[in-house]
Amino acid sequence: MLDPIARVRRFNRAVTSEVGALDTSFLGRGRTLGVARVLNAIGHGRSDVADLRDYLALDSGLMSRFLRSLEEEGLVTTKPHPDDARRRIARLTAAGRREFEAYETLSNRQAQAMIARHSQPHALLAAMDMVAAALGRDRIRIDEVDPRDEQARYCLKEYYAELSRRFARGYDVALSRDPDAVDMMAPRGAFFVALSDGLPLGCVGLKGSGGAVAEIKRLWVAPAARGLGVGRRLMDAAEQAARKLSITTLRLDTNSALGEAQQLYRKTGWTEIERFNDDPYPDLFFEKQLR
Amino acid sequence: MLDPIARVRRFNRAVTSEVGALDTSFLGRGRTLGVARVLNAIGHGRSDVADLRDYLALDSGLMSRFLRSLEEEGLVTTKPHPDDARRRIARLTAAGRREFEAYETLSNRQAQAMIARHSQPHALLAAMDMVAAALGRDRIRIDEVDPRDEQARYCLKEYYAELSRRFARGYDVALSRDPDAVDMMAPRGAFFVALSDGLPLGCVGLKGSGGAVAEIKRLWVAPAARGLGVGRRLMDAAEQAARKLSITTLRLDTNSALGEAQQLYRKTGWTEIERFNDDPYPDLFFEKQLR
DNA sequence: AAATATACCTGACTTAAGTCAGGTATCATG
DNA sequence: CATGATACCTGACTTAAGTCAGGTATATTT
Repeated sequence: MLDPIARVRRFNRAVTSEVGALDTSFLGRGRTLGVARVLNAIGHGRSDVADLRDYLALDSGLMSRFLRSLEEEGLVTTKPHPDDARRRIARLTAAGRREFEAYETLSNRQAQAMIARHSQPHALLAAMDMVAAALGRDRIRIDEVDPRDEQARYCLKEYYAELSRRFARGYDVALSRDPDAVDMMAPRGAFFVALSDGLPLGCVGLKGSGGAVAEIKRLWVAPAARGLGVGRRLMDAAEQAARKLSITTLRLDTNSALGEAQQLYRKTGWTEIERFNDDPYPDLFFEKQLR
Repeated sequence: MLDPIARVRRFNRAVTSEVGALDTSFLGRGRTLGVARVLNAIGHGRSDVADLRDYLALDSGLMSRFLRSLEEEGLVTTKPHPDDARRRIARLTAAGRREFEAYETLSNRQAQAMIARHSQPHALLAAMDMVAAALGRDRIRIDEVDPRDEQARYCLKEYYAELSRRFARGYDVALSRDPDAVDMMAPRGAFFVALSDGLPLGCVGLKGSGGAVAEIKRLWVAPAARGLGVGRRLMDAAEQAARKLSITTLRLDTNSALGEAQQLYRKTGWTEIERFNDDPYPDLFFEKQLR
């Protein structure tokens, strides 16, 4: 009842009976699950046959047969890879794209129905994000991106929104020292986002000036992803980037209202120092020497 | 990215690839998924062959073969139903129970591993409960129980805990008029819990005195289940029970801090009335006439 | 008591998925 | 340019699941 294990198992039961039905729903368009999965994977941008095989965990023989079957239906064409004629590339035909869209519409409708019935969709979506992040934890990637990218901008927007929720006096970016994008890109600095199956779950910026000292800025982890070690991985990525840029001293400012972040800094070799700027929001300052 | 549909679909992907693997893990004990599922269903208390067939959605022929196979392995015995010799009852042998326990241990370990890796298991479990409740929404049952039952006591404990969180001055049951259990049981009243796959998600008490007036008490819905219409279903059950007991007037007290509940009352035919008791916690009073 | 329905069983079949051993064309390398 | 590796293909096979048409024993109805 209150037993965590029982709760997880209950979740598993709920999910296998409901989401399992979703998988099966790919049927009903006169195609078996195997070929439908291949069609969908191609539609989602996987074209390399080896990649498809790997992604779908299919035997090479089986993969070939599925592709032949899709070709016979006129939904897919294959051609040799321009760089290596042994490899093949699969693409959807116009008819194939229509079929793919039909599957997409079906999945979207199902997803839509699931939230539409709920009268608190925000909470439900947040819960789904959290579960998905925990389940897909091993597939969370840390990617270096331009801080003006869509995914970076999304993270920053969420970061500001969270600060204004958590600071008693609110938060206004204009009052803070918002770093220039170029300071957080090679060759001066770097910007990283954590991605789980395409969804941004966190970010961090390394703001350099060309010298030996750089600052860590904008460390944020989505509420759905807390407890998965994403913050630490982001910080590791930033530190590693700093080392590559020959930076020897890292500094950062933070606010004592952000307890989790502070804990992370203290656990990973940062030491508290004196205030080094006059930004109105931070009240805690840290430094870390990279050797 | 921020698109709700994309988030649901991402959840589905995460879950099918991870939880799907769980299903497959029933293998690895030298048994196919089909027989393993039957063994597990029997272990979980389903003994009637027709019931098993129905639950697992199996053809009668296939079911027979699975049972024969389990009998040959010495894990299951079947015998005719005492009331109807056409029907059969399946039971685990000692060896069968051992095998079943082995599967259970396996599932439990997997569940354990999932939470153990997370550094905020409470939040994760709450999220899983919420998703499970939403997915299993159509299978939420409202059962009448003794208010001293384990499931009822669990709900009441959570109810009190929530009140003390939500009331600025906290909450102490001793100061409130805690109804006697017998007042919330036939023939004076009733008590209902909402159950989703065994997990209690909410409760409500109908406290009668033998007369034509009764009170609604202890309406609570688990945070994980809000937005699914559980509160309304509980209230409907209580009203129906009241009608059966020839009660014509229902009353209740509540606190304006409990906005969702208040909204529900106003939407379902309750009208605000004057204070009718001196309980220190409520500040809002409602009445509903049953015809 | 006869007719009909029900619950389960058996055997023969189909389907989808998956495995495996070659086979062919292409590429990389000494 | 010969050799071996690689990428994909084909055909023959296996496995697990599922379907379907009877069949037997028991229960219910008339």
